Amino acid sequence: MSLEFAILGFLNYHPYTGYDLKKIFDGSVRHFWPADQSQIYRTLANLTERSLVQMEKVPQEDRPDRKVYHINDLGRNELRKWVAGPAPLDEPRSAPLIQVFFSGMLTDEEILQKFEGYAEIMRMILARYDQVPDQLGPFQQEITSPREHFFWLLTLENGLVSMRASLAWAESIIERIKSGQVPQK
Amino acid sequence: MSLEFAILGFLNYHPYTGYDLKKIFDGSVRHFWPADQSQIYRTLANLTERSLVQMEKVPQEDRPDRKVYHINDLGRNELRKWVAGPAPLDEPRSAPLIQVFFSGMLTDEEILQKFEGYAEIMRMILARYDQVPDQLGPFQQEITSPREHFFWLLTLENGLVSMRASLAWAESIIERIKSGQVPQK
DNA sequence: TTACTATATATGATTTATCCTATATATGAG
DNA sequence: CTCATATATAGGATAAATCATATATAGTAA
Repeated sequence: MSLEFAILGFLNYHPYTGYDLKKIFDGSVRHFWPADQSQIYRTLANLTERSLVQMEKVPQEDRPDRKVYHINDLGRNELRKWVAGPAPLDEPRSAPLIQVFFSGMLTDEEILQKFEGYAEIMRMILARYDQVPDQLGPFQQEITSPREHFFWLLTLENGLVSMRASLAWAESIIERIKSGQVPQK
Repeated sequence: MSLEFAILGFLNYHPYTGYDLKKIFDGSVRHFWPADQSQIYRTLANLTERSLVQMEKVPQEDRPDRKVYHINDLGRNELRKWVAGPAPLDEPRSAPLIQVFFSGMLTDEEILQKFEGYAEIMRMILARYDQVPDQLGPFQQEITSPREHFFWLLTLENGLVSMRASLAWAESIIERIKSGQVPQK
């Protein structure tokens, strides 16, 4: 479960609450790992039970009390072991490609519309990539090291090059459709 | 749930058993939708219960009886509606990118090894793409239409361009590491 | 006999994620 | 008052997937 390692990774920078972590995920890694609030809390509870982190309760006056989580040495060792380890098996599924696969049953007009829709979504996603650096928010405090910044940018870069390749693919298909290169029914 | 639509899509070509479908998935769409046998059977049962398909039992002598599933008009309409519909929300997660994100904690040697490992895996995946056409097997009978073939090739093309982009990304990082462009700890 | 293959059909137990709901403190706007 | 925001914490119900197990028919090889 990679969420647990992402959480450990962030706690290795600084102790955080579940609420902090949600904001940090949204600001730094959402482009390749969106984190659900429920899952964050569940994972923190699980990490605590397995003694990879410690929870410190911090009373507040005008707001609910905070539960700040601290990584410990065991957690740190597990994190390092995983980060240094082999690439996790990664077999992503793409539901849009199932649609593409069975597109032959549609009219050429419908297919053209479909690919124009895909291309539009991809452009929006690419535009979102441009905004990621502006949304770091609280995590900006942690990426002060040029080294951390470098690796974070690499994840952005990967998203960008993949999405650009997919957009070029979609645009090329749109051209092929328009120039009548799709075999007829 | 896209598996259900992939199954309906294949049944729209021809009635199949669960066992057939598993082989067909492995031969045609595994590169973007690997299908688990358990899930296939569960999904077929679900589709049957929802009256989108009908099941016909076919006795055999030297082998266990077959359960052949037929799509009906309701199933066909649902399929077409989905295929023509908007792109399903697609937020894939990449566990390897979490490793990349926290790589700064490793030594440069470890990082180099890691990226060389990623690049190797990507090359293997690209090599696998070259083999997909040879593995169509029973599904070859269905893609007789140039149109169906065209859309199937588009899914391969998408996988290829994305994976090539990611490999180029990994190789460029390897070069950057070797030429000392990674900020120090 | 075991181990492997093939043809065929499943189900169990578990995990992760989603989307909903809930609780509490506070503020502001209609 | 309701709805929205913010700070904070959760849990419920459900779905999909994984990996294991199981059943049955058959065959081959060691």
